[in-house]
Formats: sequence, C-alpha cells, structure tokens
Amino acid sequence: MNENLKLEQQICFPVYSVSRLITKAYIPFLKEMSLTYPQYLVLLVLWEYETLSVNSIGEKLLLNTNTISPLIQRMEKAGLLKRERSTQDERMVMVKLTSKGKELKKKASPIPEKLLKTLLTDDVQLADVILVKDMMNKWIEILSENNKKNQKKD
Amino acid sequence: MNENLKLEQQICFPVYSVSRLITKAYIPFLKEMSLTYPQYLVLLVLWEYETLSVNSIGEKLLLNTNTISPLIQRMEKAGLLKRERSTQDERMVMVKLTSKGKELKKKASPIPEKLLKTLLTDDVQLADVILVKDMMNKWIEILSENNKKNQKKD
DNA sequence: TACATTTGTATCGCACACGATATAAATTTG
DNA sequence: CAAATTTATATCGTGTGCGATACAAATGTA
Repeated sequence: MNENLKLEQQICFPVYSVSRLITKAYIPFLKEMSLTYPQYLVLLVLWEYETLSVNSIGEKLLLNTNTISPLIQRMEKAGLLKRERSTQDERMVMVKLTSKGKELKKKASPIPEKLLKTLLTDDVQLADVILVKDMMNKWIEILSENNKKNQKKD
Repeated sequence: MNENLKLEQQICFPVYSVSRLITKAYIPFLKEMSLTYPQYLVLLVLWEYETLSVNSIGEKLLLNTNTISPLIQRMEKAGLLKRERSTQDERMVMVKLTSKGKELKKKASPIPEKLLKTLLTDDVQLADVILVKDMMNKWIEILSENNKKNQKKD
C-alpha cells in the first residue's frame, strides 16, 4: 500500500486534531463567560485595540467577513459590543466593546496560563510550546501567501 | 495591559489558523475528487483498513459519532462507500468502500507530497515539519487524556 | 455629471463539530 | 429470566467556516 496515504504519515491530521482538542480544552473556561472560542478570539483583539472595523477584525483573525459578520451580530445581541456605521466612510461598520465586554477581560486574564498548564508535562516543555508557536507563525505566512496566489488564478 | 491576552501571545490561535489554512490548501486537490477534507480523512482510514465500524472510524479520527454519522451518510449518497448493519452485533454499522471509493486512492496518492511541497521553503525544512508532527502527536495524547478526565467530572 | 469599478458588509447554502437526547441491541446483574 | 446498564448509532439544535452572491456606499473616469 502507498505509505504516504496512511493516516499516521499525514502532517495535516495532527494539526487538525490538536486544533480541535485545544478548542475543547478552552470550553470549561469559556462556558463560565458564555463565550464560544471564536467569540473569545474577537474579544482578544478588541481588548487590545478598543475599536476596529469588521474588516480589520477579520484580517487579524484570518477569517472572512462572512464568518465575522454573524459572529459579531450574535455578540452584539449578547451585549458584549456595539456596531456603529462609520461617518467618514459609510461602507465601514466600527465595532466597539461595551462595558460588559470590557469587564470580561478580568475574568479572562488567567485563561492563557491555565491552558498552558494543561499542556506542560514531563514530555512537553515550555521551550517546545514556544518552538511550535514560532513554527506555526512561519507556516501561516507561507500558507496564507499561497492562498492568495491560488485565488488570483481564478 | 495584560500581555497574556494579546493575540500574538496565544499558542491556540496559530494552531487554529494553520489548521484552517492547511484544510484550505487541500481544497484545490480535493475538489477534483468532489471530496471535503473530513471526507478525505475517512477515506484515508478506509484505504488502510478496508472495513470499519462507524465507531472505530470515529476513534481513529478523534471525531464523535454524531459528526461521523452524517458525514458517512453523505459519502454513501456519493457512492463512495456502503453502510451495512453487522449480523453478529446488530448495534454496529460496518462501513466498506465501493469500487468507486477504492478507485479514488490512485488519484489521491500524489496529494500528500504536493501538500508538503507547498509548505517547504528556505524557512521551513522537512526536519521541522517532522518535528512539529511528532510534537503534535504528543499534544494529542495529553489533550485527549485531559479531555477524558474533564468528561468524567460531570 | 453619468457610468463603471472597487470596497465593505450582509445573506444564503452547505458541511462540519459537538453537546444533548433518543433509540435499539447487547450485556450485566439480581 | 427480568430489569438495569452499557454500547453503537442516529437525530436535533447551535455555532462556526467559507464559497457564491447581493447590495449599497465610495471612488475613479470619461
């Protein structure tokens, strides 16, 4: 049989699985704040930048606007943020945290540390995690560059 | 500001993004076979094992049966496989490739190599990819073990 | 100023992913 | 053997993720 097609040989599958498992590991913490994982990501960038357009949130999270748009609408319904059309350029919708959204930051602050702890063991050192993080960031550049090229082909 | 909550500091986000980007990188190849990425994963294990129960496919792919079940039903509709209730244990549904499903293996065989090539650059060596793969497999063990523990708490 | 193009956002449809629940068959236990 | 429990699968509802499409505002151009 073609060894290349064995599940164990794939690089895609471990990354795919770890991604799902990490998201799952967040759930107990996020549940306390009634957040989903992508909603938490949106909050991460808004805690950092205060006000952003729908488009720029998508750019930072590498998500298309057709994913961000309903996501943000649900978050507005939950009272976490406000959407307001820009007066300078009426095509843009600016997103801003409400006080409720800002409040959650305190509750969220211990999460990254806790998540890291679940991962660190005799077999996985902090240096390994940082190594993987740096590697993943390189891959993101390559893959998203490649992605743009493929879209241009059409 | 709490540095821990900056998007750039997260380990989760790069993994999450790479996972989506890799899946996206597969799409041009899978499109030619009218497959989605999770459907491709199901084929990978069936090409390796010929016949498997719904449950054991889920175990290999770390997916719940409520994800696998409709996935396999769609694949049956597409004529890639057959579902057949086991006569020994009527609770089990055995999944078996059709000739059409087996045929696709030839077409798929160059895919892993091609995917790898899109990733390899001056900045990313084969050794790095293998390193990440091994690391991810360690993480899977830790995270899925942890996951089981959390479920027991309920 | 009219018209075409670009840009930012929203909508639609499909395919996961998964918790909760349902159902039926098999197994365990009193 | 009957009842309770476990096991295997399916169904339902919610939330992404994304390609395709729609649409309105802004911009460029003749």
